[in-house]
Formats: sequence, C-alpha cells, structure tokens
Amino acid sequence: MTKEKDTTKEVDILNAAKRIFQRKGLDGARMQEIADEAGINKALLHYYYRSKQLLFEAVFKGAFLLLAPQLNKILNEESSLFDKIRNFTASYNSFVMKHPYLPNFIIQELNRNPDFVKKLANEKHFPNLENFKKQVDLSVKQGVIKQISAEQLFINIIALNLFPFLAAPLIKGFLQITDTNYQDLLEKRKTEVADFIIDSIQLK
Amino acid sequence: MTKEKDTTKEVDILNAAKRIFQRKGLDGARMQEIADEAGINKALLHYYYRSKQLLFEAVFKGAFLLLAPQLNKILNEESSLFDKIRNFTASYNSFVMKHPYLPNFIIQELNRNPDFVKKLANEKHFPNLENFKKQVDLSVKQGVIKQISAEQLFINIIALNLFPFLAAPLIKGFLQITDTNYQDLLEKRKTEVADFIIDSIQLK
DNA sequence: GTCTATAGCCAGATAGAC
DNA sequence: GTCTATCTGGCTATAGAC
Repeated sequence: MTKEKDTTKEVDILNAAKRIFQRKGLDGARMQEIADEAGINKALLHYYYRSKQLLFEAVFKGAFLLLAPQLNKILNEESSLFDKIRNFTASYNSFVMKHPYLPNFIIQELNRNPDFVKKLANEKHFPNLENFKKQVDLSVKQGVIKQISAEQLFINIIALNLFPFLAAPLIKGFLQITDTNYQDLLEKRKTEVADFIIDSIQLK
Repeated sequence: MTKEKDTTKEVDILNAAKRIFQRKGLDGARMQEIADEAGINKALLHYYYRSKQLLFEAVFKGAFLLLAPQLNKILNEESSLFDKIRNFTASYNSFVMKHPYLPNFIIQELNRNPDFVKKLANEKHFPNLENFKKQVDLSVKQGVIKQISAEQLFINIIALNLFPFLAAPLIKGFLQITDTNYQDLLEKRKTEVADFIIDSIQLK
C-alpha cells in the first residue's frame, strides 16, 4: 500500500498540459495555466519536463500515438475491404467523438512543424499502407470495385471521417444549426459515410 | 500622376500581415516580424491598425471573404447538380492550390474563436444553402440520385476537396511520398473527386 | 506619416529555502 | 520533490522628434 499514487504529479502535469495545449496550441498556452490546471506550481513543470518545448513534445507524441493505432484498423485488419471501411468509419467516429480536440491539435501543429512526422515515422504503430494497397489493387483486378488508386481511396476515407471534426465551427456556421443538431449529423455519419464510399467504388 | 501609389503602406502592411498570420497564427506571429516583412517600422503597424488584435481581424475577414464566394459556386449557380459538383471540384482545387495556407488558417482560428462565424454570417457573400438543398431534394425525388440529405452531401463535397490541403503534412507522412508526388495526387483530384461523388449518389 | 527610443508588462526559466 | 521569489528577455504599445 506504500505506492498507491506514486507518479501522480508527473502524470497530472502531462494530463493538464494535454488539455491546455490541445485547446490553445503551443504558442497560445501558458505555463502558469498548465500549472493551475494540474494544481501545482509553475516551477514543478520545469522540474519534470525542463522546458515548455519538451513538455509540448511529450504531449504531441502521446496524442499522435493515440490516433495512429486507430488508423491501423483500416490498414492491417483481416477482413474484406467493405467490412474494413464499415468498421473503420464506425469505430473512428466513436473514437474521435470522445477526443474532439485531438485531430485538430495534431494537424494544426503538424502544419507548423511538418518535420515532426519524420521523427515519428519509425514508431511501432506508425501506419503502413502496404497491406491496404495490395488489397485495393487486388479488388480492382478482380472486378469487385472500380479503378481507383489505394492512395486516393485512403485519402477519401480519412477525409470524410475526419473533416467534420476539423471544421466543426465552419460547418455549423454554414448550415446554421445548433450543437445538438450537429451531433445528430455526426451520429448518422457513423454508417452513412461507409455507405457513401462503398456506393462509389462498388461495381454492381 | 500624383497619387500613383498612395495607399501603399497600409496595403503593404495588410499583405505582410496576411503572410505572417497565415503561417504562424495569431499567437505565433510577432509584430516585429510583420513590420520587417512589410519593410516598415513597428510603430507604423499601430498607427494604421491600432493593435495586433485589430490587424489580425482585418486579415481574417479578408481571408474569409476570399474563400466564401468560392463556396457559393456550388450553392447558387444555375446548372445541373452533377455539373455543379464537377465545376466546384475543379475550380476549388485550383483556387486553393494558389492559396495553400488559406483553409488551414480559417479553420484553425475559427476553432480557437468559434463565435467569429456569427459575426460574418451577415456578410453579403456568406454561403447560403437553401438553393442547393432544394436542388438535392428534388433530385432525390425525381430518382436522379439516391436518398441523401443535402447537408451530408455538402459536408462530403467540402471534406473531399478541402481535407488534402488541411492535412497535407499528415498524408505525406503516411503515404511516404515527396512534395512533387503529392502535387500530382492533388492534380488528379481535380476530376477524380467529382467522379467519386457522382458515382456514389447517381442511380443507374 | 514615419521614424527612434522606451515604457510597461508578462512569460519562461532558475535559485534557493524547506 | 515542492514551494516562493526573482531574474531576464521579449513583446505590445505609446511618446515624441522630425
């Protein structure tokens, strides 16, 4: 019973930093704010993470490694192409609804520092397209789906699933709808997006 | 011949601010940097625009009003639904390839300050979905396209066209391709995306 | 209108007591 | 490990000469 909550402070800081950085970005976040959020003192942030930059990088890496395995679901599962598209659409939407700031955070900071991807490309769960590419090419050859490159299909799948979270304020503005109605739209997309994609590529 | 380049300084500042703000965001940008970019002194920024916040708002509004009319092309043109989708895909992609920072800038700052949309909703060129909605609903009724809500179709069209610009570094990383190859992919999307959408909704 | 110089503030980082 | 107090630099903004 001695080490009930041993590493708490370090973890508390990381979680607090996650929340603040994801809402405000690297430049917009304040160390004081993170300290307050974690319920500790500013000096302790530096004690554990040395600098704002390093704390940020820890947060970013954590976020990326939370999202990346989700992508592997579509790339490296053992199932038919259509099932993959359906499973991915459903599970990915559910996942992001639980972490609404995540995609924006990653894409936004990646745009400011594109080389960050390279640093992460060697990580264990970094998505690899090879299996998916083979499956798509084979499906085309067998006449199951129309002619399309795996890369373009991949982009389309991600785009249709991610964009509604990235551009939520913009879309809400254009459609002039409330938050609740937008949630309904998102809920429906868990199945509709898969249908939309399959209807497009399936040869009847 | 007296007023050959009269308002130059004020315009120079706005253009410099555009470039810096779009690359670094509100928090990341420095007034000194904008002054250097414009080739003038820092004090002059405040002379013309009073504060960083106001300068930023001028830039943001300009960017939004550059992008918004582009969206109206799909919403309020006099043409068949399929032609609209084809025209929009082609012209929108060309437009954004000329202003690669624009979508990211708008979406990113809108996420930090969602109420900004409301301020702009009264502007002349603010997109209005009514015509598009009528057209989609009619096409469904007439059996030209499958059952789909205008809102979902609208989201899908925008998503497929915008996302490759928003997430460029991420996609490049996943696909492990060079900038040149990515440009090729984007070039192909000017027609492929329209085909993808039409194949999905068209009833044969 | 355009500049130099500087006020005034605030943030990241560190020293040092406990 | 955790805190208070403080240093140091950099940033927005303004005062004031020209």
